[in-house]
Amino acid sequence: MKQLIKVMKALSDPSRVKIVKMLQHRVMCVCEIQAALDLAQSTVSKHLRVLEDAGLLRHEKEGLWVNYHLTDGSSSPYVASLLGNLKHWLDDDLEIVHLVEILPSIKREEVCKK
Amino acid sequence: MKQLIKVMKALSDPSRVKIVKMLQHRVMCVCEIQAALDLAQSTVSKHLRVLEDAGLLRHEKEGLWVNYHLTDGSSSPYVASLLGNLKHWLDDDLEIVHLVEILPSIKREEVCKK
DNA sequence: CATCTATATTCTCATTTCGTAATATACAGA
DNA sequence: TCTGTATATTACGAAATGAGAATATAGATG
Repeated sequence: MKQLIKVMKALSDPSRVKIVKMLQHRVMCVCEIQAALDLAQSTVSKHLRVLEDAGLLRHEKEGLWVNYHLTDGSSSPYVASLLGNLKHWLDDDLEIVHLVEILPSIKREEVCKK
Repeated sequence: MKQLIKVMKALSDPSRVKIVKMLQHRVMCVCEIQAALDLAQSTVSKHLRVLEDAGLLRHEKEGLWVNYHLTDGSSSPYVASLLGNLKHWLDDDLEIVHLVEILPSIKREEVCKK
């Protein structure tokens, strides 16, 4: 039960759902996600932690960057099902469509280093 | 997006998930659910409202009683998928197993009227 | 080592959420 | 109509949540 609730809570926030939808298209680092969602860096960092704790994401370091990507869902059946559903859910949501559209223009080399 | 978030939030609370799991077995009135979960009546009433607003439940009046039952999921693909998943999810959760076990012993004629 | 830079953590505040008690409403039966 | 019962609503407190600013950390580079 606790595990299920954790996954459901993780996916109960629009920003976190947006992160999942973006990561369906490619691996992203924190500052790229921050740029896409226009949130404070600490806010993004915390959202990523919630998603990772639920088993939805994993991260790998690449120099100074930390790359986040979706898991294969092997951590639990809840994660597997929901990640599966989210592959098509919201694909025609206007906000998501827009996010996916601007995704190619968000590059870490340009977005970070201010 | 708003619709999805509403469904996810509705299923992000253990008490509400328990209600869904019980209603998989039979229709229940508010006081029966209250007895099963050992919560204040107002608390149960509010949980039921959240679940119904999300499209997961519906209610019908029967005299003084109000019977709550699961929907067929036609309100949205999110509801359909999640109600489908919840048909088997948590079936071996100890707390849920116990709830389902005591379910037959909870009868409105005995449980209400204090 | 000194200094950037990307990210994580901590602090604080506003909002939401969950719970209860108290009250209101709806309706059945005497 | 009066009473009792089941449920909904309201009021309110405690705890969780989401946001940003400020700070800490880790690692790359000069």
